[in-house]
Amino acid sequence: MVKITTWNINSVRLRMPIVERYLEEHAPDVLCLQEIKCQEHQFPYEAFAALGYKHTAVHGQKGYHGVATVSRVPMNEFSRHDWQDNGEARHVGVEFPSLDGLVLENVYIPAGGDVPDREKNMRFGQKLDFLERMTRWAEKIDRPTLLVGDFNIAPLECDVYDHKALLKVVSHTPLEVETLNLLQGAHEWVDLGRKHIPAPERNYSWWSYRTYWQGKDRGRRLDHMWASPDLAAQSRAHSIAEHTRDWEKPSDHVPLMTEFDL
DNA sequence: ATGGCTGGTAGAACCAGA
Repeated sequence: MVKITTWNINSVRLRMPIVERYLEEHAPDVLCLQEIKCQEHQFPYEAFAALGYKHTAVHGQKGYHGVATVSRVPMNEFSRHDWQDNGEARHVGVEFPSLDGLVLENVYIPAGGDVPDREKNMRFGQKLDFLERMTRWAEKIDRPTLLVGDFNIAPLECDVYDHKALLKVVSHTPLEVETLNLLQGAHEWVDLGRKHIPAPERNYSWWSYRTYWQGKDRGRRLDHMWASPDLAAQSRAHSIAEHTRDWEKPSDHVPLMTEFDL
């Protein structure tokens, strides 16, 4: 059994106390982080090694974005895609020789800015272009692959607290959902969140810092784990560590974990 | 009714997140 987690950590250096708490409580074999917000030489390698996570693949940059995969199981980093072609650190790919060559792709899809119109907001266009380039990439995948991360899109009506109110809000617009669906179709990815927690069951992974205190559960499902069909058949359990949102100095995202029979 | 927040880089107020 192998446990794999994905978590947008919103600054790994600031968040190490709760990362350690999560690792001790849930003991994943592999942890994929997004928004580490540091350069590679600033990454807390020693703290992870002390907890048994000696294998690392870190793709960082100064101040923003950045992803990292840390593991107890040996792995090889083999790719870093720049699907915006602008130098931002938003992807790292690894493979696990001891797990039948499993491929794990860790991605931080751009948020896309405020205005859902590429003519008025360049970042929205970059988000769509990023997804389209990922789709071209996914069409060529020929190995069992797990694609995880912060996708910054809540695709289903039940993936947000108020579908109608969010139709014009970046992360839930029909154009983003349609573009994400093309990516999903390109490899027939299985959405593990919905395999294990079928729609329309509540299944959020993110709550804004600005409104969380109101206690109105204004969540969205922005974080995802997608598996190749054959790999998806080996997933045995999936959970969302929602309680971490109430920990001290939390991330605005919570971790997703899937266990595989590998 | 998204923003009343948060983090990084600055070395004060910006940008960015979503």
